[in-house]
Amino acid sequence: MELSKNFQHNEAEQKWYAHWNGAGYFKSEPDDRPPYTVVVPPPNVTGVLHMGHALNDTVQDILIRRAKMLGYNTCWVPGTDHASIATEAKVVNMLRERGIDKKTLPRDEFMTYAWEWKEKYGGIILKQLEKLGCALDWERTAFTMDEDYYASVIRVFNELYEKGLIYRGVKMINWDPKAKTALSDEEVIHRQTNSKLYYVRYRIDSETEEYITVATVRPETILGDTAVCVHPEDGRYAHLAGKYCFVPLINRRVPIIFDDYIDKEFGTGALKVTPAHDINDYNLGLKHGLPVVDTLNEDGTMSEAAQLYVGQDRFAVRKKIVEDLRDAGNLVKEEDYSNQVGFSERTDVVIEPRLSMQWWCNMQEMAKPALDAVMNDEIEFHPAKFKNTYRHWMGNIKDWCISRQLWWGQRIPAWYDMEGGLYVAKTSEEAHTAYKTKKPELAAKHPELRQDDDVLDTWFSSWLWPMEVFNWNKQPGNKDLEYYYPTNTLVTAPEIIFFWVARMIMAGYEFMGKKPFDKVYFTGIVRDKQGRKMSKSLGNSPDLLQMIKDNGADAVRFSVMISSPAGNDLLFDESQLEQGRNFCNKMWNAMKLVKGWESRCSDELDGNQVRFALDWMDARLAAVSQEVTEMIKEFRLSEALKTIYSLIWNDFCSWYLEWVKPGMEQPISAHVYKRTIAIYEQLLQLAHPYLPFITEDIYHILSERGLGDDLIVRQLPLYETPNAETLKEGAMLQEIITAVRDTRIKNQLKPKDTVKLWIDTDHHAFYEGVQDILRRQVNAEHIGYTKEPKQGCISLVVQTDKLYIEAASATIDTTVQREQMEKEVIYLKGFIVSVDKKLDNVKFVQNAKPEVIENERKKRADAVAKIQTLEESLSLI
RNA sequence: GGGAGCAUAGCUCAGCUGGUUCAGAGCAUCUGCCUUACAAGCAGAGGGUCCGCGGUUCGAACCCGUGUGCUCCCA
Repeated sequence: MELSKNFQHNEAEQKWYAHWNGAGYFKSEPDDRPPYTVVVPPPNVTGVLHMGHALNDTVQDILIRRAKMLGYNTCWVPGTDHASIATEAKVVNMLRERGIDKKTLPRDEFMTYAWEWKEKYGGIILKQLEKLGCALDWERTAFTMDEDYYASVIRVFNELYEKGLIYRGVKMINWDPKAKTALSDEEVIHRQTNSKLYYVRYRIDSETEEYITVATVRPETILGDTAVCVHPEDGRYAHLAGKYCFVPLINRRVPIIFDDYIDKEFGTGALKVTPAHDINDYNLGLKHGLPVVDTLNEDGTMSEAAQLYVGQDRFAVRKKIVEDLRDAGNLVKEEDYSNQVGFSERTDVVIEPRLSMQWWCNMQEMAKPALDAVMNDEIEFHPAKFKNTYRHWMGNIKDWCISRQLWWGQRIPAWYDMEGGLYVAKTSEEAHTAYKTKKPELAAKHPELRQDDDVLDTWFSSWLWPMEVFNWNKQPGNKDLEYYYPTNTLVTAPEIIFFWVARMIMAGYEFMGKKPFDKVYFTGIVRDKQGRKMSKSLGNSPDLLQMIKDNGADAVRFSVMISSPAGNDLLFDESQLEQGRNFCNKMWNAMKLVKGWESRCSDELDGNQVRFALDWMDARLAAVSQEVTEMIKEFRLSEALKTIYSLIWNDFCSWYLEWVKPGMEQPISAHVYKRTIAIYEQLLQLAHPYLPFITEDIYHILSERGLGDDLIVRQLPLYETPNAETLKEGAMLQEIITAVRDTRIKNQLKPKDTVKLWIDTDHHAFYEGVQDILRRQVNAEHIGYTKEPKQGCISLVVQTDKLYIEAASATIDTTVQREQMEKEVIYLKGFIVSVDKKLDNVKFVQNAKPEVIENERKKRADAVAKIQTLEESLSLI
């Protein structure tokens, strides 16, 4: 077979993904093996794959593939959430393009369109996960609006309502004027914003012309003012007790009230009070019995109650009212001001605090076991620092606003009779039955009930994800649920620790009586080179699919993982793709080299002269495998990748392959060839979870494989403890080779110039074993031993061995050698002084551990021996 | 305002329980090589006030205090 120059990623990706999927490697059914379960954080059904997913899903895929190779029955469940706000917006747009106005549609017709949209576009993001290589069990694909899932959400609502944890009430909520719905506190993003602080004077209702000046960043809310408030101990305003003032422009007469809530230092110390449009003002209003004037419509325009600017947008009005206040002489001054402003997580418009009737879920009770579970590590958080964040939130948990003024979602299962009587039930029928029982007379006259128009927050469905993907509601205790639940690891972004993680934990204990997962691994946030979070609005997010197409999924996975230290943010730079691409190229070329030996194998060669290379590589494999196992256990995935990268590139390619490589056109020992293949296979196994495609591809090129012999399912071998002596000797050999090469370069020896190498050593056996390797690595035509200094040679010292390089063409520069050796002697002498300081210190000898002292003595002895060797060499130069 | 975290080479980060010749890795840089797997490469090299100050200790990148700068979360 003719091998291409480079790895052809596009072909290989298609081929192997289809092969794995077709062979059923992604599929999981309960069996005798231990399970390893991961549920994917369901991406928004309207979404496309971005860098955040690439990181998150690559991590999960690594865990899943690694678990497969360790003998677990792995189950990775894919799916999407219905994302009410985002999807509804998409559907409304689609309808607008078709010339249909949502307002003119009945609800069920709208839902038909919504499902049409979902069927058409809802699967895009899942398809994209395939491109990344994700080993998901597609037959288990779940969706939070599936019929059974829907039913489970309704059931949960009913149960919590019966427990008294869900209730209906009027409160100040976060209103999204674009989506025209309430949001939970978690869906509001606070951002530091440059605003203006306007100072506006209100005329006091008195004989003389007198004013009180307030400071506000939201002058348009003046129209809803129902009081002005000052601090009771503020001398400036004491005389205004019991007085009234007039709201400018509309001349509403409002009282001046006193409350120690006021910050005397802020602005003028006087606050305009708008109970309808600020949570603090609302509370003040409750306390002082103020009327509420709601001056805004649901779309953010001014309402009739505002009297002025009716129907105009709040921000346009802000500009106009400033002008009008100025014209009326009521604007005292304006200054720049920086404050926190709430934005909608979904639509990015400025949130309006608004009073409104909503459904609420009391979280206090559910929070208790959920908090304990994390604090006592029944559920492990990685990195553990997020335990603090979690505790803080859970300890101050507020009621959750769960209703949304939308249609796409689970409709709130509450029905009303014409007297306003409320019936919460699982179905319309049950609600009607309850109605008839409770109010038979009314029911007889007016049998119809009206169902609540609103739907539930999307998170109110996704908090059931780990249990409901295994069909908890319909078949409680089914064998999937028993086998896969609790899931093993949840991988997610710290951004949704409250939205989702905390709520899943609560739901798990509340409804299953069991935690939803053993461990949570929080990845970092993907940022650009400048450290900015990647986002659509900034446009700094690269096109992931294009990137995969251009560089290969493996290179993308590599670049994402290599720069992603555990729990820290990831600064992604497209130049990192190069490293991933180069690494793939390196592995491909190593395969080409090894593959090229296949036809040159000879059974007659025993390969004894490179036996050391084989033993050493085996030892390195065993040592690194253990390291990698530990790292992955601790979620140090980036470090594990670096370790594997270095093992393959440095140990295997740069050292091992060069050590065993036969000369040009020379045969290779069949034994060495077989061992090399076996070693390469094990390297591929280590790398596979990170780079699934190229590893599988190379695995199949290295040897003919039987049916079912695929890398993805090949079990990792158990390694014995590596031979420490072999590892040490390997390091020594490398040190010698590097030292000789360095010396050659410093003496202007060309790579092609051969030399003779003479060695003065006590470690004969070691040099005998590596002699052939050493000879080829430093381009020596001969290696000999000596007990005497060799005249006319370049001398160097490696540890306590003296080496002499005899070169015909060398112009020996003794000053360079001398300087180098002298420098080292000086360093070593200084080193001995510092060691002696310790050893002469009585307190050190008394307090330090015996092995530490022993070590210091050894360090000193080694240094003394080395100095002696160096000085002997120096005396001869 | 409350809470959490970070600061080590030009960049991104390791450095675990204070003690290996401890100041490391990768990338980037410099020098020499078109050596039959790979120039997307090979060989070699240089590069640091471990943020400042103080303390604990025989011993501090590591522990404590403090200052400075930055990031994130919550209100």
